[in-house]
Amino acid sequence: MGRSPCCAKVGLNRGAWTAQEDRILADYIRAHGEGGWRNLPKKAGLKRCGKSCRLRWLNYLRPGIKRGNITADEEELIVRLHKLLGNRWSLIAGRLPGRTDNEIKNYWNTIVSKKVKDQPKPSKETKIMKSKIIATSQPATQVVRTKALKCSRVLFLAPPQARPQVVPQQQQHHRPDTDTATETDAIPVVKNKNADAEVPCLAGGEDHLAIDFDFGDIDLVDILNSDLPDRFHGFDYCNYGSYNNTSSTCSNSSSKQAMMFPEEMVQSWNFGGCVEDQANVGPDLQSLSPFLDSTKGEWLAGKII
DNA sequence: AAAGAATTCAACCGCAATTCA
DNA sequence: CTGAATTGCGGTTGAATTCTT
Repeated sequence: MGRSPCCAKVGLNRGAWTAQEDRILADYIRAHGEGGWRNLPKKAGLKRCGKSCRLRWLNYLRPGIKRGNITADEEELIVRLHKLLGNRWSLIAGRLPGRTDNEIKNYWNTIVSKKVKDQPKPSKETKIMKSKIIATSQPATQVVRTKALKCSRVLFLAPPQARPQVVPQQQQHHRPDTDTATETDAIPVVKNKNADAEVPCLAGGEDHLAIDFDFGDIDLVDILNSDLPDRFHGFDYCNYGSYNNTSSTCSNSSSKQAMMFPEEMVQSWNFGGCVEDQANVGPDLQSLSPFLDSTKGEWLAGKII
């Protein structure tokens, strides 16, 4: 047996929506609000399934929807976001006010992917030049994972040359928002579940860049465990955090924990994001452009190596 | 002008994730 | 805690439109 359909399709309209159907749907949602899609058609008097109503509202009737005429800037952003996020259309659309995931997806499949495909392959000279740049500059950017990631305020973990200190385990965690950690006691540690050994972790320091980050709904454990070498599996990675190296404080709690990484991992792995206040970004972080320019205040990158 | 090919994009589908009872 | 219901997402389809011959 297959899965039962989302709704009884008998007697329901399909295909293109009429102006009258649009009006009925829009009027109903304005009066009663969004949601309850399953029962909406019956209540509104529409011969459509709830799923169809939802799609129509979200993609076409919702106020503020932009249609067509995607600008060069928007296209550039789409290309860059797609490079980072893959086919996460809803996430990409979230970066483009008024655009829907369906439109972005269609645009990509019809216009952009074609352009990308038609682009001439880089010449030998270009390849050599690129490899020189990579060899002599800050981390080459290569997105390895495209899982949906977002957060409100993000900076980078410490680059290798500005690694965090190794800290003793007995130093305790702090709760964010409630505790005011001091320079001496606010260093987080993480314990390897599989061994009692202390695990070095990211901590405040003069140079490193892990400042005031908030990973929102990132499933960092998933990210790390999926991409990391086996030896790093099983750590108690935490996925929410807040550091502030300018005031030498950091904090964590069970619900919003500090981000902690084994030193060995931090040496070779960086996690990207973007910058809320670029004025405070140091030269190391700035070198990680282009991820940091047009996406102010929003999470962008996955793992950057 | 007509026919066929190519393109576009709104809508559908199935599945996964989330919420609810 | 569990299963059902609901919502959200990405892939795909196919009718309508545009382009080419």
